[in-house]
Amino acid sequence: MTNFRAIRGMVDILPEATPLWQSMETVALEVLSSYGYEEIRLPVIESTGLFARSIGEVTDIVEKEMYSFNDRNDESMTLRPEGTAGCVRAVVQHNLATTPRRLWYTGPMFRYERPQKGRQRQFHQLGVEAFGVATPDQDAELIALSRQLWRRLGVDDVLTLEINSIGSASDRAQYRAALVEYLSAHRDALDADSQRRLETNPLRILDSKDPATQALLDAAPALSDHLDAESRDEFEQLLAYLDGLGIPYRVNPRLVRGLDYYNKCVFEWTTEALGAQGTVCGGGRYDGLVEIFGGKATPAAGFAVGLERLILLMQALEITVSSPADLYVIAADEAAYRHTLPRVDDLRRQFPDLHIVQHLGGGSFKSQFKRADKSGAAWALVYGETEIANNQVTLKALRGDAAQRTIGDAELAAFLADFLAETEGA
RNA sequence: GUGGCUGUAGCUCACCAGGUAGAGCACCGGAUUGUGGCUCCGGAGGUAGCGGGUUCGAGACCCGUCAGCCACCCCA
Repeated sequence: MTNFRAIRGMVDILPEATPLWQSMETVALEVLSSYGYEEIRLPVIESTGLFARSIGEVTDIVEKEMYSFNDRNDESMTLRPEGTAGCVRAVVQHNLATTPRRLWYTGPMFRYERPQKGRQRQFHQLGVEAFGVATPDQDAELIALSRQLWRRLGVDDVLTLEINSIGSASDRAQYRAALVEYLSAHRDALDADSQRRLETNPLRILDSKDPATQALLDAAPALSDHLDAESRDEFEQLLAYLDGLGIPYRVNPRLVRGLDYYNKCVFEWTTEALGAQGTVCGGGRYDGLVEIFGGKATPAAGFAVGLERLILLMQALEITVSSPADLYVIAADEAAYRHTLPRVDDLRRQFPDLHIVQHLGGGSFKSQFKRADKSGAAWALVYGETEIANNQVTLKALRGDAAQRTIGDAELAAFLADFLAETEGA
């Protein structure tokens, strides 16, 4: 016998957690729909080159975190590490961005990293992408939508919006040169990782966690001083829109983000409640990406939500959801069981919203009632010899203290209708 | 990829100078003939992550490996 375990970093979402997931997904769908966003479903595998070109050749994701393999035709494939690249690919392939287009998708993403709290090798994201609008009203809408989602999920209070403008590619190129010049003069004062990043990805030094490096950055040139007028103006406008929406934010001049395709406005929603991986949502504008993929130049912006982190956050806030049974059907013996069959079947058709659990496997009344209790059902429907003989059913309250009663089959529907009305009112 | 901590019944953990394992919860059954939750009684369940070494003897010591957790890196 062999004992299999889930592959490292791949996590089973167990039945005790799925009700919370489902309620989160339901709320997300409602919010997205209410803003007019349409769902798109995308493959989990894409050509490796797609990610290398969009995310950036020298990013950690592409350099060391991708699940890549050659298929039988010897072409390099990759399990998607994020969703934007595939979404943009689909938009270009099907020419979806002829008019402004609002899209969302959800599903698993894969990154080969060492697992820790809030980080898995297979995790789930909700991605929201908007194509065709260059003005910051689009960025404002995306941020407003995300905030609406936090409110509806009850996590609004523990999330803060950090926001920045990283300007155009040429702004950043200029700034990068200035930053490298400044930091190179103080090379020895930098932490080891930042020294390495001086060559590979200098902008990422900005959000180093090393205190000495951060101190050094206080006197460093500021990215905001290198932005062109357009980026600056649009950022100001966006902040004004956020004020109008009543969304508090923290302008974080050192927020850069790791993927190459971002420009202008970038933002993150972060929390203190999750340990080191506090980013629940991150996004920004990526005006150049559609063109890179061979589409006609199309402005675009979007964000991604880490769903495991969102769930973790809800759990930390003790937000719980469960869906216990409503009815548990008990039958005395084989004959009684057969008697219940068509009746329970009818109930399910008449009351599709009721959770009706039929006892299986026989056993004494005692053991059946034990199961009924554990199911969380509000009522047990009992079919014994007497009930069957008289076309009746006994109702026993398992949660409240209502007295047990026996009613005719014909009265059951009315009883259940009342029960449903009550539980919906509660 | 780096570092720290951990790995004993389904879960949470204990035992032990190294002499082949226990508790609580959960589970199953019972406590007068068709009735759960409380209580009582009983039962089932572990080749102590895996491999190797030291030893007369290892779950306990050593090495390796795998996995989990947390942090770094990076990101959702």
